[in-house]
Amino acid sequence: MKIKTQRLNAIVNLIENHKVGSQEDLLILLEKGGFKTTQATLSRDLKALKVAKQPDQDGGYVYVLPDSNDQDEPVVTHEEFPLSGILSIEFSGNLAIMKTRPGFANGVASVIDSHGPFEILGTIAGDDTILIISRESVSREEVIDSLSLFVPGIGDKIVL
Amino acid sequence: MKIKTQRLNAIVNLIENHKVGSQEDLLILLEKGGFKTTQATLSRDLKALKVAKQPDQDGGYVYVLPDSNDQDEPVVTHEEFPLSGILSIEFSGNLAIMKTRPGFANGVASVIDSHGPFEILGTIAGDDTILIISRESVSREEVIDSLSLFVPGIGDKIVL
DNA sequence: CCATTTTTTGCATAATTTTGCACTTTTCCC
DNA sequence: GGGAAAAGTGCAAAATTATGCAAAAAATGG
Repeated sequence: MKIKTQRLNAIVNLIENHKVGSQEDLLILLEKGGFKTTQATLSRDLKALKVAKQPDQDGGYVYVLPDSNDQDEPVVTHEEFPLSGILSIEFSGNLAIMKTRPGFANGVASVIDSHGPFEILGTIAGDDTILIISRESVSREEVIDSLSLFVPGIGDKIVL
Repeated sequence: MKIKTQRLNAIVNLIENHKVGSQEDLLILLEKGGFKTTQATLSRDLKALKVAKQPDQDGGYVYVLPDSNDQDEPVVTHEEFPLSGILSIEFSGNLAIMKTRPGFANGVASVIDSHGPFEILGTIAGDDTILIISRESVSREEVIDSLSLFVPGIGDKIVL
């Protein structure tokens, strides 16, 4: 097997099993495994493997392997479908009350949650009412805009 | 008037809709949107948003938003944390939104209610979200402190 | 084999990103 | 209101990552 292929495999394994925070770190780990190379090569290897450098929760960075399902195809993040059952949306301060047909609230709120728009802090659903709490200093327009992305026509439901 | 929140929001939108290959690129896009800042701040913003830099198929790099479902929750035992299931708490005005694991909200809210801290006027629980309404002119710190009495480690869940 | 082409790599350096520090702004809390 | 604390930011420097180029290694094709 080619050295390079072995090394790429080793890199994948190391990244899977260790928390690698820099190419220098990886270089050291590889040396322990008998691979001698340079940071320049690692930069190219990581690029070839599409390994991303991501901030982690400890205030540092980790290299992460690409999702196996992020092919060349544009990833459909969220399926867009008509959200039926929404009757109205009305604002009060940084809160919005969305009225739905009876029983629809939980389903609709669940969809909103799954999209997790930055503008929306959270939702609470009853049976036919959803309370939407927006982030501070986010305007109503921004909330509507963020909902519009997956609730086409939401603009027509606004109560003024 | 939280510039930073607006900027973070803008960054998320830009990254969603554009192919951003460097912080300099992002800087330029932000300027077109009316945000003036420096690359240093962007580095910190991207870190806060956990935006990763990933090689793309065109031989370049793109910034990508973190998977919404890669919130790795520290696994804790029931003995250590009687109120496990709490994922985060975030404030907006005199409201706090506490996120829990699905189905935990009612149980957690019930515990909070039973302790009945003076600072907390009341709670409303959905399935995985609790709205906590605090008494007027009670600070966020006071709310956290009152919760700390029976939710050890709640301080670590605060989203800033 | 040998010459030729392609791939891989190291070196040096460029480009980019991160961070310590000091200063400014905002928030907190009485 | 106003002092204290916390958060946010720019600057400059440090740290890290990416890449042009030339050389070494490997593959290709007589």
